[in-house]
Amino acid sequence: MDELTPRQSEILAWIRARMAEDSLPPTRAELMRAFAFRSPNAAESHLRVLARKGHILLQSGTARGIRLCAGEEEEIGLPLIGRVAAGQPMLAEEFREGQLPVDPKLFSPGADYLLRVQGMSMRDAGILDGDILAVRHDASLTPQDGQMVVVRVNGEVTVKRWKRDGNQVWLLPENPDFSPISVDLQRDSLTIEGVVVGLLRIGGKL
Amino acid sequence: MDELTPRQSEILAWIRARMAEDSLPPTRAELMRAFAFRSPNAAESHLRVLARKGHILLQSGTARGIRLCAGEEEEIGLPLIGRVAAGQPMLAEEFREGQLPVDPKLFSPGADYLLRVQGMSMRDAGILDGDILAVRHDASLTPQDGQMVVVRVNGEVTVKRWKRDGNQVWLLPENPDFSPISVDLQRDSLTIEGVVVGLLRIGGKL
DNA sequence: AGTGAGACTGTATAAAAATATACCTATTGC
DNA sequence: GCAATAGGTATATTTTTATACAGTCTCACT
Repeated sequence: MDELTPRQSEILAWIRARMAEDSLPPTRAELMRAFAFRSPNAAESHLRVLARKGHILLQSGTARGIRLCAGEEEEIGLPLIGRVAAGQPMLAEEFREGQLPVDPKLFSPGADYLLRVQGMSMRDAGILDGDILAVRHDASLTPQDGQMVVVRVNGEVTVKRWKRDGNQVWLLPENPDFSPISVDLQRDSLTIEGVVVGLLRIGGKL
Repeated sequence: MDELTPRQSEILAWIRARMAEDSLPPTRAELMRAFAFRSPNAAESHLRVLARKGHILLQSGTARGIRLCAGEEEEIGLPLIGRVAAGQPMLAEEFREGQLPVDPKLFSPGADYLLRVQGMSMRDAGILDGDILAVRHDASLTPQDGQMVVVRVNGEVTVKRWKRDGNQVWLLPENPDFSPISVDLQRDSLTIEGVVVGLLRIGGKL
């Protein structure tokens, strides 16, 4: 069971989440859509690496022939991601605060991971510091205007409301104390880390 | 959920077994081989019957797109209570909006039921109309000042922050548009229906 | 400066799987 | 007797999937 690169563990985590959600392993094409690869071969080669390193098992010639190796499949629930360092992939082991027994299917569309909110920029949408968001990671899901998204702007992860106008994207806070962030898709780097599909508040200040 | 013919339940049983065994739903061809059909269509039509009778769900156009729709599924999770009529017990069947697959142990202390919030009286605590509260119903649990509670005052169910001063109880909203409710324990009838231990927001306005 | 791993893009292609259509044969229940 | 239904054969056709091959680009080593 070799070490994985951050990207590889991100992909493995997504496969786990997806299998927990609908008990069907993904196809290459589904992986490709989720990570916005432009070629199914990117998915294929990642799968091969994961198989070579002993994390999954590939049944050749069978549709969806992906199986998690023993020891990996007892991960029930969803990973809770805490403070994410700039530039690092979301689902890397280092940022995992834990695993919560939450059914991905509770949300629609199903959630892929949980993210702990930092700060009060979405206060007026009823999202407070310390709240936990359920997030769907799927690159093929283009955000609708007004939808809440988890995005990465120049490395920094943030939760905002999405509004797009051509090449101009506005990331709108829900708190008058904060200013909207303007992003020019041609100049700035913007990655969509998922759309918010649910909210969970446990313990803390209820 | 219609009755199955012996042959059909034989096939359903086989599908169940196969999915339990290697967690991959079978293809039409695999079914055909297992039952020595001479055409994949025999499998196809059986699957259609099983789908029509509500035992499985077919995702059209997807390889291995067969999902069991757990017929005799155990009541897992917690009941979601909707609009409660004045004077009626909380957990009466009539007010049950559904059952959500939420692990009671996700919250601490564990939750006993879920309650759909109506109105905006707790807006500034990040609880919006339509949100779902996880509630612990435990008569031995006396609310602490400042804790959020589900109470019934003269028949009406409401969610507020608790503050007690001798025989005087204040039910405090978290929204300046609403006024605190004053309750005299000697004059008014007040029942504690539980303390709020968590919040869940799914779908709707995220 | 050269090398190799990692993370892809882009283009094909064959195999696997889903699905449509046509037709056949027993029962079962009027 | 006859329609409706379950269970089946046989043969396409279309879509999905898996997978091969040839590159590009970047970054960490040495």
